[in-house]
Amino acid sequence: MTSKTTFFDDLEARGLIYEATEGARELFAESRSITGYIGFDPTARSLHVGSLLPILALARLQRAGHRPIALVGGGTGMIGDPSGKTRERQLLTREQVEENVEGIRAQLARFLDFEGEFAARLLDNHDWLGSLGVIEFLRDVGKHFTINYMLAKESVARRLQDGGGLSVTEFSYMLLQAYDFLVLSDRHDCVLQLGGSDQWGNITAGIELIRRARGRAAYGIVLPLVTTASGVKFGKTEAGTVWLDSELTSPYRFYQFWLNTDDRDAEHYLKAFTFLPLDEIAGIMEDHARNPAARGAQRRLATEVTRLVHGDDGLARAERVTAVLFGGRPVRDLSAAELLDVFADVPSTEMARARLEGEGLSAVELLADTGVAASKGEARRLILGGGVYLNGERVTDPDQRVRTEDAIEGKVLVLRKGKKSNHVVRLVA
RNA sequence: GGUGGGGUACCGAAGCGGCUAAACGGGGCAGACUGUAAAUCUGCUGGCCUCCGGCCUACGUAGGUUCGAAUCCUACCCCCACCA
Repeated sequence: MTSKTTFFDDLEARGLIYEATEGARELFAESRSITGYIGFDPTARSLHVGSLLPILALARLQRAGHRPIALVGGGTGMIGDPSGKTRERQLLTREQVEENVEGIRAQLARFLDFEGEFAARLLDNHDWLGSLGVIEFLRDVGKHFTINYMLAKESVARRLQDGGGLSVTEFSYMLLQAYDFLVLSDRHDCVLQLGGSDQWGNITAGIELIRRARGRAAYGIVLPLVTTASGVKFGKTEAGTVWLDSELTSPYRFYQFWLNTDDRDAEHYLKAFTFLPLDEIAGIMEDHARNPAARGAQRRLATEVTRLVHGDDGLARAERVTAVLFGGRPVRDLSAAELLDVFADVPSTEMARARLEGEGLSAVELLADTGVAASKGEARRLILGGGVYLNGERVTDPDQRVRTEDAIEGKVLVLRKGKKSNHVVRLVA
């Protein structure tokens, strides 16, 4: 027991420890610095908010005076982790994986410090898995595991029970991940693996391998699954997955995602997704309880996380757009230039001005054309349901004509669907 | 390779010759109420049109039987279980 708050204590106080292997807590009680890693699957070009928890865990590790390793699964990505998946996965091509690895690598780099005493490392397991021979693998890794052990893993057992089928390829995944841990242990003196709760089986397999093959101890900590009070899957909005890449999810939408957090989740998210000290969070929550309508907790959450992921510039942009869209100022009071600047982060389309000349387009055609509605039928239904606004005013007639005169300064139309979904149409020659 | 079960809309799941663009549940979208929240209630949820009406595509794929098929027949593809 030390008086200093350790990495482990901090995680625990924030509700971020779902399960930990024996000895994990004590590992941090000593004052020495350790090395820990987390693996990231290159299933997409970008990481999404779901990965934020592990990323921040690595950053916390570093801030607590330890050395983090972010491992990108360029090798394991070729196989596909069955954990938490109900059916066999589609294999990615080598090119896809490489492309994804590059994207993820760049993102991870933003959260970690690669300089100094506790410099972070960014590795790709393809470096060792790519050249690993089957014979070598079976002798060095396979020998240490029994089928019984592997079948007992929850991820495997569940798949078999649900009748989802499990190929040898996916079945073997845990061995590869175990091998990763062994390699990192050998080469970088890595003693800890962190991960999502679905990684428990893979992590313990690694610890097992290190113990059997090297006689060394290693530890694992898994983070809880992020849940939402309303039961919706975390990280999804009507617009789909919330990515960390600003090309895929604009800072504005990213900010909005956090701003729309359920009251019941706010405190938990502040603890999990920001570095704010716990006593400060307690203060924020007190204010929030006094005046929930101000949504102070959500604002702070959105501010902190957006800054973390998109920097001060991204945050400033997000706040500017938010102020305009939800600040109560009529859209038509803005100049076209202001609108275009402010709406840079809002989805937009270009349209030839000529199409709005003369008779123009009907509201329905405009909505379908710009993609605000998936079809004319949907556009019609939306309008009849009262969910469509043109330049801030509700459209009531599906056949209402929209002409150049309706555009602000003859250049810009602002379409809104529902309360939160905005779309800008730029008129071009 | 054998035997049995199965492939229906975003997902789950009914239907098993016409009344089916397809019950029901979930999800999603919109509206009301609000705090850009939750809960609740309401509407919508294949496409197109000249939209209180009409047309076109759809129930694994391709053919066939029938006035008429998601529903019957044939072949093929895929999935699952058990056996070999």
